[in-house]
Amino acid sequence: MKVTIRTVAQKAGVSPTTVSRVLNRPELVDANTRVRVRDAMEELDFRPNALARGLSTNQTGTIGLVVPGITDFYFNEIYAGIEQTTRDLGMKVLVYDTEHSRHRVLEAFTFLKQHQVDGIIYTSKLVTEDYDAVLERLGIPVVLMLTQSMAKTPLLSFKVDDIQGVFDAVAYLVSRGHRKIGMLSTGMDDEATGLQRFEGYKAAVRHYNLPFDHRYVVVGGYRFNDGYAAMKQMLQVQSDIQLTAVVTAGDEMAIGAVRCLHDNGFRVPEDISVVGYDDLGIASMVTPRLTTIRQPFKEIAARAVNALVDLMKQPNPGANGVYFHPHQIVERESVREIVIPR
Amino acid sequence: MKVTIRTVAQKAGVSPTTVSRVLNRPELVDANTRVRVRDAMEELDFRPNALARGLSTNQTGTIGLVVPGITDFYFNEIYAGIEQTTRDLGMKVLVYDTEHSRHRVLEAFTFLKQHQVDGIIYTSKLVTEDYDAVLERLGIPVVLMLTQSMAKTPLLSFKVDDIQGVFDAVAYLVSRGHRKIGMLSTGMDDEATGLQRFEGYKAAVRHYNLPFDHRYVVVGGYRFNDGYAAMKQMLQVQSDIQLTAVVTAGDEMAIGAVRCLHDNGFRVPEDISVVGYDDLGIASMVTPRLTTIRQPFKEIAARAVNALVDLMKQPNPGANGVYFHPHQIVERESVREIVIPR
DNA sequence: GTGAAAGCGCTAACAG
DNA sequence: CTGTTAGCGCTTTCAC
Repeated sequence: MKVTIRTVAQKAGVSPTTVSRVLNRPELVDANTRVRVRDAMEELDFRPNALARGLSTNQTGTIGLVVPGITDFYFNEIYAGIEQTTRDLGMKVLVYDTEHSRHRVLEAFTFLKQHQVDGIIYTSKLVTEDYDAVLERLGIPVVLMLTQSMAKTPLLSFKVDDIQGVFDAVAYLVSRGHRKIGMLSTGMDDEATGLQRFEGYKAAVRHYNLPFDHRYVVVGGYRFNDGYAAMKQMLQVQSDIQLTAVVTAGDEMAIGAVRCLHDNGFRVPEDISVVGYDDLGIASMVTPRLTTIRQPFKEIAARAVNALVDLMKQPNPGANGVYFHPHQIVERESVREIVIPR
Repeated sequence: MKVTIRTVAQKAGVSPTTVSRVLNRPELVDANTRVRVRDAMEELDFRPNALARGLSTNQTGTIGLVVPGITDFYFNEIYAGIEQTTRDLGMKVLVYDTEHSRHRVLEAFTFLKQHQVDGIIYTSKLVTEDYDAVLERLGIPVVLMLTQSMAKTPLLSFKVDDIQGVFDAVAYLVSRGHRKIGMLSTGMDDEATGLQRFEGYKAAVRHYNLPFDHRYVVVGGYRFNDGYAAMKQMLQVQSDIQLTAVVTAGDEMAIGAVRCLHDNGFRVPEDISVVGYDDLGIASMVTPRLTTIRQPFKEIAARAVNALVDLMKQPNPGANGVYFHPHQIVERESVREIVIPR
C-alpha cells in the first residue's frame, strides 16, 4: 500500500497542497492543521517520494562525485570528506569512478547530468580543453577538488599547492642533512598534480643547489605497485648515484617504494629516507610510519562542497580560480637525520 | 535549453510516445522512424530524465548499499565489488554509511527507501529482531552480504563461513608448529562475524587440544587502533603466557597488532606470528606481508547483487538462508614455522 | 506501427 | 491560511 501526500491529506482532512506545505514551508500553515497533518504522516509512516519531488523542483539534493579510482586509498579520504559535509547539508552523493581513464571522465559528466545531480565535484585528472564542449552545455555547476583545469570554461578549484608541497618536502630533507635526493614522480600526462609535484622538486633542487642527474627521477604511476616498480628501477643505479633520500608524488607509491627497498635489503630510513605525499590514513600504519606532506582532505572537501552549494543556489558561470589550502609536513619515521661531519 | 522527449518528438516529426518507444521497446517501432528518432536524439544530445522515468516506472535502477564505515579499509573491498557488478548491469548505487551505529542502520532502510532505491545490499552488523518491523513494511528486497540475520524476516545472506575461517587459521598455525595461540577478537556485540570468528577459535583450540587461558584472548574493535590497543593489553601478560602466535578477526586490526608488536620490540614473525582475516588490499603492502584468511569479496558481491536483482524482478518474500563462499588461507610473511625438536 | 490521454507523486502559482 | 489547477518528463493503456 502506497502512502502518498494524497493519503495523508485525506486522513488529515486537508488538501495535498497543505501537506506539501507542512513539508516545505511549515510556517505558512496554521499550527493546528500542521499538527493534524504531522500526526497523519506519523501514523501512516509517510515518506515523501524523492523522485517526484525532484521532478517537480528540478533538483534532487544529490551531487555527483567524480573520482579517479575507488580502489585507491586516496578514494577513502576524498569520499569521507565529501560524505561528511554533504550529510550535514542533507544531501546525497552519487559516485562515479573514472578508473583513471580519460574516456570515462567525459562520460562522467553526461552520466551524472542525466541522473539529475544538482552539481558535480570533480577529483580526477586535469581538466583539459576538450572538456569545454561538454562543460559548457552541462547546465549544472562543477567544482574541482585536488585537481586543476586548463580548459577555457571558468571553474573553481580547491587544492593544495603541489609545487610548494614537494618543494617543502625537499627542503625538509635538506634540513635533515640530505643532498642527494631523488624523486618518484607520476606520469607527465598527469599535469594536474604529477607535473606540478615534479616542478616542485626541480625548483627545490635549483634553489638548494643540489646535485642532479636524470637518473635521480623515475616516472611511474601512483599505485603501490607503481611505486614498487619505480623504486626497483632506481635501485639499479643506486650504487652509482648513491641517493640518501627520495621524495614521492603520493603515499601509496611511497609505501610501495619502501616495500621495494626493504625487499632489496635496504633499510628505511637508515639506508634511504622516503617522504610521501597526501597523508592517507595508511601512512601512519605502515612500518616505518611515513613522513609525508599532509593534504587537508576534510577541509578541502568542505570548501569544495560549500562552494558548489553556493553555485547551485546562485549560478555564477564566471566563477574561476584555484584556491590553495595549506599543506603541512608531518614528521614520522621514514626520514633519518644525516649528521654532517665538520 | 531543456531537451525532453517532446523536443525530440517534434524534431523527428513523431509523437512523444514513439520516442519513448524507441527508448524502451525499439522493436515496436518501424525501422525508418526509429532511425529518424535516433538521429534527432543524437543531434539534440538528448538524455532521458532518470527521475521522470523513475517516477513513471516506479523503479530507478539504483540500489542502496549499507556499509559499516566508509573510512574502513574494508569499505573499499565491499564497494569495489558492488560497483563493478552493478555497473555491468547498468545500475547505480547509493551508499549509506552507518558509522558502526545501530541507530543509523535503522535509519538506513527508511532513508534508502525514501530515495526510491530498487533494492538494498546490507553489509553492516548483524540484523536483529528489532529490524523486523522496518523490514516487513519496506516493500523492497534486501540482501545481506558478509553478515547475517537473526531476525524473523526471511533474508538471503552471502558470506564466508567465519567459524570455519578462523578454525582454519588456527589449524594452519598448528601445522606450522604453533601451540600457544591467542586471539584478538571483536566485540561480543558483533555477533554476525566477531562472535563467530571467536567460535572458530574456540572450536580449533578444542579440536587440537591446545593450551588455553582466558588471557589468551582479548576483545576489542576492528580498526587499526583497536588492534594496537588489544595487542598492547595482551603483551602485558606475554612474559607469563608466552604466546607464539595470534589470530585476529580482521586485517586492519592485525596490522595494528603487528605495529604494536614492533613498537614493543617484538619481531613479526620471528617472535610472534600474526594471521589476519579478510585479505584486504593493504595486507600485501605492509611489512611483513600479512598471512591471512581471504574472503572473496568480488565473488560475494557479484552473488549478492545478482540475487538482489532476481528478487527485484520476481519478489520472493520467502527467500531465506545463508550461502557460504569458500575462503582461503593466503600465506605470506607474518607466520613463522616452529621447528619442533624431537 | 503510431498517437492521444492519463497518470506517477510532488510542487507552485493563483485565487479565495 | 488553504484549496484548485497545472505541470515536471516520462511511460503506458487503449484506440486508430
